Amino acid sequence: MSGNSKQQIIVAAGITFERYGFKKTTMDDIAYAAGKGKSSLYYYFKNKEEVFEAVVAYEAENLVNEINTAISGSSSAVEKLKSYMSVRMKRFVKRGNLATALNDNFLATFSFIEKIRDNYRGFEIELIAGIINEGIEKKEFKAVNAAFTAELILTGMIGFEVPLLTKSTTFEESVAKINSGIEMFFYGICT
Amino acid sequence: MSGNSKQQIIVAAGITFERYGFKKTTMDDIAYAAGKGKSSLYYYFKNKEEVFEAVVAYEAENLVNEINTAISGSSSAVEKLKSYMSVRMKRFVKRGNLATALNDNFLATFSFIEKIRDNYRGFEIELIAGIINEGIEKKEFKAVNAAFTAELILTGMIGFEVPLLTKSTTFEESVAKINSGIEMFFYGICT
DNA sequence: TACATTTGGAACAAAATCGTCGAATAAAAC
DNA sequence: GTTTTATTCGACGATTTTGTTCCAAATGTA
Repeated sequence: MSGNSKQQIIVAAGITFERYGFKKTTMDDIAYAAGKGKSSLYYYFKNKEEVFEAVVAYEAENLVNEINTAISGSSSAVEKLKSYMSVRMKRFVKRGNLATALNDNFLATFSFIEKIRDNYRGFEIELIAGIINEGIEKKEFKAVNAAFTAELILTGMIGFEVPLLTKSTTFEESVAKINSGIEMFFYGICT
Repeated sequence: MSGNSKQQIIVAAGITFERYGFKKTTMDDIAYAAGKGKSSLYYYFKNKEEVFEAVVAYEAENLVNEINTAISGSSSAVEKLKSYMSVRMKRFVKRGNLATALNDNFLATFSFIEKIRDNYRGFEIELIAGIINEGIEKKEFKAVNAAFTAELILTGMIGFEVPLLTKSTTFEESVAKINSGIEMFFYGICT
């Protein structure tokens, strides 16, 4: 059963990467956390970067589910967009792999981060644009260009992440900033 | 001013040790966090272990102040003892240097940990015994042997720490366990 | 200027780490 | 039962990292 062991490794690696960051995590650490020998990792992954890539992909998938759950709870487009942004940004701050990846100078240059980001971006743009269109129909939002506005919001969120990551604040402070930041986002777009 | 730079290093080292643990923290990490060159550390400390020792000593001192503040807030002996135990155990779980030191097999053998622990133990025994005596005078506690009971309580607390550290629980869960554990402590001793 | 204190760049031996290889073991297929 | 395939692990070499030392430069001080 390749699926089981591989999954085990990905989960163990996720915990370890989150704790120590990419650079400080050794293949031995991951193997130990997964309860396997180091060289077994190389049966499933080519190298450390590939393990990290798998972890990030796995967590991105989880994030999608979390977002869908959060969205399904609310009926108005405003609430949907708010809960989407809240989940998305809190998750970004708390679960540290993507955060670490961007924070770490060592990883900033890694091209696969950009790749994953780009892949994921498409999904996000579509999601946001869909909500905006719904909001326009319901007259909650102005009649803007949905796709363009979605790009704008996503860009804004990403831009907003940077000071949250570079400034070393507590999680609670970050959440407070996120919430007030999200509120600000809606002043310009609501009818 | 030797004091300033040395203090800077101790604080920076404390943050870094807390984050990565003793083994994963490099002298470069500490130097970078302190804004100094790596070899400058060796002007103040003989080696990495000595830096760690200084950090632990500094944090122990801080803990004493924190405990004194917590105690001074309450008037009854029961409350004093409760707040002492609460501060002491929460601090132990949260601020991770001592915890890491005990958790990490690599450090378990280090004798200076035992040394610091022993030094600190005297202070704690005295403090607890003082509160117990006060409680006895005020008829809050039974007329027990204060010194012996203090030993008992301290031993119990240390024993209680172990499952909190080995089991990987969240901080909130730990706090809940600590609080219910502390409550349990008082059923046998109160009048 | 003379002296003590403090810093950091360069160097190096020892340790850690990544990734490979081949053998051992378990599972599956025949 | 034998052959084939999937999976794990110990040991190893090449390379990088890390702890520590040494010394010259910088900075403060009288």
